Amino acid sequence: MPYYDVLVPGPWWNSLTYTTELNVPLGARVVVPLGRGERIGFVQRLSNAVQEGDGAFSIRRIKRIIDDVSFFPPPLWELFDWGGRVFLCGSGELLRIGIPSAFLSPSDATPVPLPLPRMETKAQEELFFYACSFQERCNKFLSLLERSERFLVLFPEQGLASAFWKQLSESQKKETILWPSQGGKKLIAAWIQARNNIPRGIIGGPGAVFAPLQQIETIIVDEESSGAYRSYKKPFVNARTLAGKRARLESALLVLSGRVPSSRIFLRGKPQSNERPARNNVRIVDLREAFASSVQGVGDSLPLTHTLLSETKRCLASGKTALWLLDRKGYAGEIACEDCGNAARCPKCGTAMVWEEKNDRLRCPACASLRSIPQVCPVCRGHFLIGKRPGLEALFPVAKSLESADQPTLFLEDFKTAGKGAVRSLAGRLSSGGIVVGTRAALALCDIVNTGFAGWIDVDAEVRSIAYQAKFTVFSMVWESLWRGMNHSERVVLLQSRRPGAGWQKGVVQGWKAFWNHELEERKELGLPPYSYLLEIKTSSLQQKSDMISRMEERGLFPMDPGDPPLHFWVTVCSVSDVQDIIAPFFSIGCSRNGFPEVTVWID
DNA sequence: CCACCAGAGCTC
DNA sequence: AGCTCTGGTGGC
Repeated sequence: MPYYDVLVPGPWWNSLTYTTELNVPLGARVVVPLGRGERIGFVQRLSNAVQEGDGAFSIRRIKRIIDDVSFFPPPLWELFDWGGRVFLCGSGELLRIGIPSAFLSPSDATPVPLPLPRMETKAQEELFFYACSFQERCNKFLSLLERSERFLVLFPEQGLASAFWKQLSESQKKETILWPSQGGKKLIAAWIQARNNIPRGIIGGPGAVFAPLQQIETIIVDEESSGAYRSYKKPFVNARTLAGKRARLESALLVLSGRVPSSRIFLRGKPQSNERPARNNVRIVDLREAFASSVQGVGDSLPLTHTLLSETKRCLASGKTALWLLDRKGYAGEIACEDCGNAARCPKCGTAMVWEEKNDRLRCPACASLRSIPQVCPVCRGHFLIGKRPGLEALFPVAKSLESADQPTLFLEDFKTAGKGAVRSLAGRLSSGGIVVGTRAALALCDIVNTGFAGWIDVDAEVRSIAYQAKFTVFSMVWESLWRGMNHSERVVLLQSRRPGAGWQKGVVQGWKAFWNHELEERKELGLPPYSYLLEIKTSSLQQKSDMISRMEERGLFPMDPGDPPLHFWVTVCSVSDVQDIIAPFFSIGCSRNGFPEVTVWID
């Protein structure tokens, strides 16, 4: 009886060997026994390596065959294989996010519909199109789609995908699928349609890279540098990178687009653009000139400047909405220095400490040690400001004092959770202007209300876990606030900073070319992405961590282990394939008992 | 006496 | 990570 290599989705990287006397089509799904239970697997190829009886494991029989044709078109098989290797997650894990889950359940798996037609290959081309106006990009996409028989258009968020979808003509809509963002019946229906090559094109969020459409001629990725293309849970992959690979596999035209290029694309393709904000659109002020505070519980000054107040008043006078933005992600409960922006750190392990409001003390999230709130910053001897959260809340009464009957002040904690009705009523309440205090999510308001002012209350906010990306994160947020939504050319964007004139801020004035030229110089020096790949590895035990680290050191790599989250460590590599074979032994199914590590690959 | 659930144990 | 087998508990 022949042996088959079967890809059984799971955290392991290796395929498993099974046997059967039945004839199995390659690429088809089969039900196989695994451990005590049964699972769905994908037949990859005839296995020649294993001889029965070599003792390592016993080979079991395929229980039943589900499909009589290949489940995926060949380019998608290669995409899963490639993605599993490049993102060090294994193609089995990638399959789990690339397929509606019903297709992976042995109980209700139904056969996949039609056999696949042959593909012809052409030369692959790339096109860069960077423009700050969403509408300008949409127009470009629409003209590209007219010339394309089959296409895939990706946006970082579902909202943008449907905004583009609405611009299609009625006849185009009929032959295009707006890819569902969530699993369920709708997704299964869309998947089967695509698998049978019925639609001409697909428009959707990052998940649509896996749509099983065939003979694709054009793949468009909008907002290519957006962090929303990264997944935030395992497996950690970047859908933009997968889309690029898919274009190569399908010999499709790849269109990379957005307001700003990512570092890797900037470095590789040198896309051009001279767009920059007009002189009057940007103001930068020094936060150290902020007002003294009379609000209880806040150190000694509020992040409020004269410019913030005067620009807000001017904006209100013209009947528009003003945004006060404070991005507190990764910040909540942390306390930072008023003068230099440094966070209070644990004296034992150096981790940024967390403020416990009710006990009025600091706790280390890594080693759990406690300390009182320091009066003076150990770095610059400046005054510590207690917590960003009370800062933002303390700000609200000030904003409130500027409101009037037809210009309300609103606190917008999370815009995304608001339903359509809530959004419409928000637009109604702000129809003659007002102030909105909120996080970066509030930027979406630019799409629905006339926003004349956006003030970044504390623009030095940084994302802790991926420090090297912090500047780009802030830059692209500010850049977005300059261009998003209606009447952006009349909008004033204010940066309140403790370090006014810092390098990245020049990019805001001069454009992203200047930003990247400056930023990449620094990254090159440090050997950070895009000049390398940065891997973050979370092991399942301390034992496993030291095993992995010593294995890497033997092979000439330099893993970094700050010991902060105890099970994590980092390593930069020139090519992912170098590490792949070093860590592969940790991902063999035989290691199930110990648990598997999780790897995040930072590409740019 | 059996339904239900949490925990253990296993994985070509 | 699934998935099933196990054995204890408790409801009637």
